[in-house]
Amino acid sequence: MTEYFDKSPKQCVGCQCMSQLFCLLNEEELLLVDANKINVRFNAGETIKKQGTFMTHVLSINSGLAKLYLEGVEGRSAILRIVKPTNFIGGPGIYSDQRHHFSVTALLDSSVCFIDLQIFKKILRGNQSFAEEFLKDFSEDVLSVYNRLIYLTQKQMPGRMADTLLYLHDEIFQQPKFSMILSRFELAELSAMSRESAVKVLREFRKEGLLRISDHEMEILDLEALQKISRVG
Amino acid sequence: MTEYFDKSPKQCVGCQCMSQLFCLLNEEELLLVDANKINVRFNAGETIKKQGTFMTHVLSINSGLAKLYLEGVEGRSAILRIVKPTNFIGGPGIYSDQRHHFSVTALLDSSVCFIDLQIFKKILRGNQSFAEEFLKDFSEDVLSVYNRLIYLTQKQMPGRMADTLLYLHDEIFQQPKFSMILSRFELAELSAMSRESAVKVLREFRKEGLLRISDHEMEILDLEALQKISRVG
DNA sequence: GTAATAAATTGATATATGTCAATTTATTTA
DNA sequence: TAAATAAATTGACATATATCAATTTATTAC
Repeated sequence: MTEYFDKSPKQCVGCQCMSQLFCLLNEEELLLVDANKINVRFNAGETIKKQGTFMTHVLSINSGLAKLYLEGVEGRSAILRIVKPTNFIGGPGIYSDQRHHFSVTALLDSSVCFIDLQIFKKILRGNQSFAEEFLKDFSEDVLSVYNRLIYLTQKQMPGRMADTLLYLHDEIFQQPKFSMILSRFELAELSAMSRESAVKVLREFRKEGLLRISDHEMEILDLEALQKISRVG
Repeated sequence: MTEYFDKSPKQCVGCQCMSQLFCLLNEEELLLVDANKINVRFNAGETIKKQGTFMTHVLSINSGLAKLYLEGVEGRSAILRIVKPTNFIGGPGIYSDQRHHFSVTALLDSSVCFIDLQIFKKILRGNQSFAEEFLKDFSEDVLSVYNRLIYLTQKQMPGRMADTLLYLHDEIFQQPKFSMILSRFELAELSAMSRESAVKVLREFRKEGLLRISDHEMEILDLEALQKISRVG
């Protein structure tokens, strides 16, 4: 039972798990967050937030891993990004209609802090550097969506899958060998293609020696070749 | 000569052409904007702002029409939206790296105000409701990109073209008959397909009586059928 | 550990879409 | 107005990609 709560910090002051963003708060503000947040642990596969519902809180991922995705037509989804500790998750709903415009589902057991939206906005109003850092964070998310829109609409399958793998390498795992948390289907949802096509592209990559896949581990063997495939499209 | 400057207001106070956003400024702030803005007229086809360059100003479209687009791989572009009077154009560069992350090109002769970025940010810091309206505006742009990402990656050509036409109808011209400012190539760039495919899809729409195209005018004859095609994908 | 279920893989096939080359139509330039 | 250029259109064809059905492999439940 102790182990269970190990990574679920009970107070914000001195917390090592919170998003960088919150480092810009002073102790008073942090105590206010503390008094208006709840920490929840999710099992892998559970829905952390659901597109379309009312946004009452913003999120901070303390531990674990999750996928953030848009639910589209006919039950299909597009994964926008993988969220990891200690990412902050706000979204365009905060200042538009106060709804969630994407869903987030845990890929691993995860600990997440839910911070009251009104309190968050109140602090934002009172703390300039916090507000600017929030905007910077939001803007970078937008840039990654721009990038995604381009590569998903202008490249063909090998280029899209290469970009997906490079994204995982560069931004999520930051090493060539990573435990394969994502299913083939989820790799397909990151790359805007069918599950079967994802399998076939990966098979090609493996055949050409760019990749090693065993059990639940994937290893990028030839990063430069992947980068070239990404460039060529 | 008088005619030339008709739609290029020289002062911000009392200006009817500026973005809604600026209505939240008081006279003092408006005078500050006034002293730090320049107004420029562009001919159709001219580049108003270029992706990759430094962002020194934010924009407000006084008159005319323009396309806002991402420059992608191999010279290809994806049009994100059409901008019309009196749209504000900021973008994710303001609070990230102060660069332009999309290009804007005039479709019609246009009058545009360039407002100094540092002054804009300064006013933003001092005026809460202005800041929140800016965030709302930005957030709605982000939502439209989410929407675009979904429809461009999950629908096939007829659905994508239908969405493009419905977008023009609902949000830009707001009437079934509109002068066709966009070339077939630009309709293709809005719908993530080749020029030839755009032509073929439009031909089908015309053959089925959904559309009338003559000279430089396009008329949507069957809005409901287009909406159905949009839904079916 | 076995059965049941879910995920991954495969090849065959159908379909969507892009590319190419030729032609027509529209627009600009001289 | 004619010539030159650009844009739109077309059909034939190649290619990319999805879908389907069958099979294998992995995972979960009992």
